[in-house]
Amino acid sequence: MAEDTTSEPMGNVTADDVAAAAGVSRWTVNRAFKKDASISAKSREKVMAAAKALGYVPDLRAASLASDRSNLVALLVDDFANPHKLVMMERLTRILRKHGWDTLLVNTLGRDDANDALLNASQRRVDAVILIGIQFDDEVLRTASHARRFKKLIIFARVSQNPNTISIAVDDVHAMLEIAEYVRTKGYQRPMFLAGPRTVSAHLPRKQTFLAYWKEHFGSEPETCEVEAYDPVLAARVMADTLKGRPRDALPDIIVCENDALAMGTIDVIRHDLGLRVPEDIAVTGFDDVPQIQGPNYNLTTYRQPLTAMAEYLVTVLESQKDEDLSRSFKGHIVPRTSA
Amino acid sequence: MAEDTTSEPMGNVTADDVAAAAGVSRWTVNRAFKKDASISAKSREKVMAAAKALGYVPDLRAASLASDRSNLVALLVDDFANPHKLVMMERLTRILRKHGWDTLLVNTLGRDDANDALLNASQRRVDAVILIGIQFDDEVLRTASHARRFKKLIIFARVSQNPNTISIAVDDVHAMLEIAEYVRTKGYQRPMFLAGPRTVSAHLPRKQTFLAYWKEHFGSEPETCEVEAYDPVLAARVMADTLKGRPRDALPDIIVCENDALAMGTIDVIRHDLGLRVPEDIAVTGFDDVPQIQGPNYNLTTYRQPLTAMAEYLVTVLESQKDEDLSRSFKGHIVPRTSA
DNA sequence: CCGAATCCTGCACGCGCGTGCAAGAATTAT
DNA sequence: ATAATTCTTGCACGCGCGTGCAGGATTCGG
Repeated sequence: MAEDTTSEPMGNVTADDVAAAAGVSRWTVNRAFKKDASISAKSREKVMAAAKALGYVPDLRAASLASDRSNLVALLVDDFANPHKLVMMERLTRILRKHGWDTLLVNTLGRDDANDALLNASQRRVDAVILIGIQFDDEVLRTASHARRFKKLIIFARVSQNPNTISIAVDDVHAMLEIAEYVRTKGYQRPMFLAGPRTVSAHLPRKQTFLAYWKEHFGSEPETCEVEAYDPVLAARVMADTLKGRPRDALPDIIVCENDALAMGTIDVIRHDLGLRVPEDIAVTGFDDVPQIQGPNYNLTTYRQPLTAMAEYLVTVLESQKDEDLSRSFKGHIVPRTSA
Repeated sequence: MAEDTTSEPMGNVTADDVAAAAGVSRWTVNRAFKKDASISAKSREKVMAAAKALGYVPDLRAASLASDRSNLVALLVDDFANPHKLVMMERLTRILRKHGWDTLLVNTLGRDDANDALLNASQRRVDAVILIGIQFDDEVLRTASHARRFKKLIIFARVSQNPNTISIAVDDVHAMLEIAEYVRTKGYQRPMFLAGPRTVSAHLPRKQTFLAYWKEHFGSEPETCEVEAYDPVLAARVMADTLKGRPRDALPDIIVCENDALAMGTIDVIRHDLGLRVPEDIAVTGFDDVPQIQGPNYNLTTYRQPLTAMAEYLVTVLESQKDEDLSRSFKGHIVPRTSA
């Protein structure tokens, strides 16, 4: 028989098997896999050798069941049209994994599906739910936190009024003031603000801050426009409808967009539908600094959130035992490019 | 006391609690939550009412532990720079969830991390591992499938020579023949092929098919170029280095890209570094039909994979008990736009 | 070399649910 | 009304590991 020398790991190898092979008890085997457990170097070595030979890895389901700690978080996303989501997912999963956390990705189909998605997460007994979608309005949040099925409910990259909810986000007011000031000092006169869907309390601060700033400095309220999703394609459609056919002097000289997704669609419309130039005819600003707008094509003036710091802080939140309010806001910085 | 009428679900509500409340045994409770279990409508109703009152949901960890079926898959991704990954993740998570499967998203940092990532998945005892990265070369796959820790190892949207591996992908040869024929009939003369990283057997068929087709029809081998990642930014850098400074007649008249990510960077270079027009001076084709290239800006001629059908088939693969080879290839279709 | 402090190791019990079977209840046929 | 079916329900046992403790092995000071 040309069998492998290593006995084949048919079926599940359990800690008991390893214990037998290593000549220790099962508990010693599990200790060998725990970070700072009290175990002698010799025992650990023996165990690890036996484990490798048998192809044993601890079963995290059983560990989680026994300890009531899963080291698993659910990431709820409902907004895949926004390229920024890809950046966030990459950053979050990378940093979470670095610290030993696994991520359950739940595609929340829409607002009506939010509860099902949360249910989904709770069935896996995740240690926390992280929301990076837009459709989670205050009502959904209230329902979710009321059910108390989650130890932690975290809103990432967005603020929320809801109690029982931890918000890790950039300071929208500070950020938008920086952008507004940039726009003003560059001498623009007729700005338009392009907002995303007005889900309750979502990114409302950005719009309000800009409008308030402008009114304070010029006494006039800028024109605004709204798109129902952070989707470049949809944004382009809306902007085409809004701007096409206007006489030159009825057009804004700068369009301040709530984020890059909207800005991309806007730039496309300015160039290809209106036949105008960016920024000479109409300038554009965004928010998020997604990779797509960093090239020579869009070259968008935008605002960068400190995503890595936010993700690292998220980990400390996950590991915190305290019951205090762990919400925190971060400051990013403007990234000037040629679009404005 | 202004307490809720519903007793508060402090701590974990277990099936026993529900059983007590509903006046049945624990097993009847669990049966009520099983799809087609033999249980009377009356009992189920009682159980469900009690469950809702107590806020009970079955614990999938325990269920998985007891049944050795987790209804969980791990999705390993290592290539977040490629916007197509966002599309795939959205489609896969949506369709998997529709059929009752949860998704563990594992960010595979690089080739050396592949084994750790797989380990990660195996600790959660997932029912299958789905690979949509590029760094999983044959060696990694062999190691993974040799360990036999996974019931199923699935390569999505890519072929693989490895046995013990299920590949669900588009037929690269057929696809590239379609593109090549399109290029030829449009009258292009000096094509260049832009390939991605040459991880073993990855998308090699596309390149080889195109080169073979061209040689067969014109007797000449087209120029080729290679980028180390499916990253528009990196592609732009490479193409700028390659094309800048060439006299007009030394430039290709069309650049056939292995996918859209490369094509986007290429178009940016043609326009902004070379100052030329697409498609008049140099045409471009892509692969994948990502949303970003559908607008008026890139308007890329590309190839669309039947992602939904592929994802649905993935589910049937997951649910299949058979041991036969479940690999299957799909045919997509070319999407002609203005870039070529 | 002895006693005390320190370090390791083994163990009973429980985490919440699935499996397969057997007994009980409800239904139908005779 | 009784027997034969079918439907419904309860249960012992196990899935693999964590917790806290107690006894044994080891080390150190004097």
